[in-house]
Amino acid sequence: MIDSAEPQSSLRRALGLLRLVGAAEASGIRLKDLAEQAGCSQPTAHRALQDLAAEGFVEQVGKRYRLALDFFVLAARAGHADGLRDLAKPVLLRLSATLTDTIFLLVRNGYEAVCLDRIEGPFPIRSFTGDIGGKVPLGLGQGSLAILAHLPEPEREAVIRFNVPRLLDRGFLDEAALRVELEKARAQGWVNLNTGLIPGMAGLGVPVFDAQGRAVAALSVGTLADRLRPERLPGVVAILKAEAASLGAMLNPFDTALRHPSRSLSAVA
Amino acid sequence: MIDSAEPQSSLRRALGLLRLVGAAEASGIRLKDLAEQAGCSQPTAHRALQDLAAEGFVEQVGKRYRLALDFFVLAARAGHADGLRDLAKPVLLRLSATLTDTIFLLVRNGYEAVCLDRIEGPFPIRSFTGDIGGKVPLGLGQGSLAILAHLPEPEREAVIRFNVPRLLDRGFLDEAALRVELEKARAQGWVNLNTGLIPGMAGLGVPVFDAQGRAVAALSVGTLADRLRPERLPGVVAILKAEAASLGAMLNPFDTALRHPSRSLSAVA
DNA sequence: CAACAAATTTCATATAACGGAATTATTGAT
DNA sequence: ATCAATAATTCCGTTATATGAAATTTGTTG
Repeated sequence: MIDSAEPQSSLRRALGLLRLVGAAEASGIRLKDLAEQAGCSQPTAHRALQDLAAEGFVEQVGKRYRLALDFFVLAARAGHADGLRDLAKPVLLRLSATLTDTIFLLVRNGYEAVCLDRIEGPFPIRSFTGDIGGKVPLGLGQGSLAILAHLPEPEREAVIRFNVPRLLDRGFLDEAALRVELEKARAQGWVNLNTGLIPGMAGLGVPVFDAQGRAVAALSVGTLADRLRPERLPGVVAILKAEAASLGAMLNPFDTALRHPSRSLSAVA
Repeated sequence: MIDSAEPQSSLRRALGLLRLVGAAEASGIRLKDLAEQAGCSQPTAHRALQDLAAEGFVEQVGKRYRLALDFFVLAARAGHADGLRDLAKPVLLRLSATLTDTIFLLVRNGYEAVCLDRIEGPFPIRSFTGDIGGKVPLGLGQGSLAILAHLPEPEREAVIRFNVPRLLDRGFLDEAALRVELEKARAQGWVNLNTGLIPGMAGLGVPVFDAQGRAVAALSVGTLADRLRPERLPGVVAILKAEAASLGAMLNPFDTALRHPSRSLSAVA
């Protein structure tokens, strides 16, 4: 699949290759296929990969390229995104200890929600975002929906327009159903969809507002549906909302608005 | 600080810039300083940063550049390298539930051990590797030592030669003491050093062998020294070893040998 | 508001990135 | 084992684009 908007600089090209390498799973990807998918010649891809490898971003195992562990390390050593993860760590730990369920921290990034951190509960949870670093379109999943619901109107509409087709692709809500859920979410201030990934599992998400009152993140829990029945649910909601508020209060005034809309799109395509 | 080995390609230069951006804390770094540290002109740095930003790897907040979420998202995939992290997840969850202590998954990467995953226990643990993505020289810390001890002889010797100075630098074991520990580790098949980072804390590590019988990873627990006293310790060892065996059995035959030794070295310097 | 410093743009030049073609290595089939 | 066939890598003449000096704009500070 060749992108229509060809990057003109060698750097853009190389970063595109890096992305493709990342998209290939653990088994890695061959030079030939990389070149083809990136729409560049094989020698070009080869040279770029050599440089990428020399800098420790990719590694070559056999004839396949994959992301190098050093890359992972590099990101880990780097100052975390905006410190949100560090700020949120105690919050997540508290929630995890209190609720003994799996806790997620999502942040908004353009048209997506990204799982910034997650603390595992006693049972394995499969969420739409998957593990740390996973992405979902805004609107899919409880935390993601919570963020979307509390975005300022025009932005929300822009995201909806953009995401509805993608949500449909993933067999999720159509626009009407989505709007109903958003309305409900906005009214009650939290999201509790039963539309889990696995029957019997359920989740609950609340938005986190920054100093400007923007919904920049969400906290959510994923657990057995049994554990979110009417007698326990209100308590969990209260606890989550309290922690979300305390996290919001710690946020420094930084803009986390739409940033790379075009890229976000193609990254999902 | 200007590197002596100037990368000749624009890509290498740009990746160097990316690295520098990563090295800067969350507050970001100014173009001027980037250009200076990278040893290139300001316009050059500027153009590279524009491209990096367009691809979503860095973001510009005010006049400072810092790593953007897309970078972290991509890097998170690097951890899945050979799928070990996914394979190990249930193992870690089980261990965490059974032992209610902090559990670590370390993998070997050249002369280092990297913390691939970690599940938090009830008390905060400070480990040598720190959080997920952290690195330590092989030989420092229980899990790291467990890996080193079970490496094939020639490789082990190479690593020891390489790492001893670094271990000394960090005020750890000298070569003689290290060899004693390695011998003990190899004899009993697990590591239980009291040389914790914090008095009163202790840890225990066991190696994970791949299909070829190579020590590619380690599982370890970090907890209060009290919780590893003679009456509980053997049980914990047994559980850890059992899980390490089951994890090892799941490993697909992939070579995780020395890969970027030079890079590993400079990354630590 | 002036004076400065940093960011960004412009531009002519040189470089190093490009792809086609040739070469070498690897893989698969007989 | 030998021989295709396919992919990786190297060569090389051409050209695109990356480059730094200098100019321009922006915004910061006294």
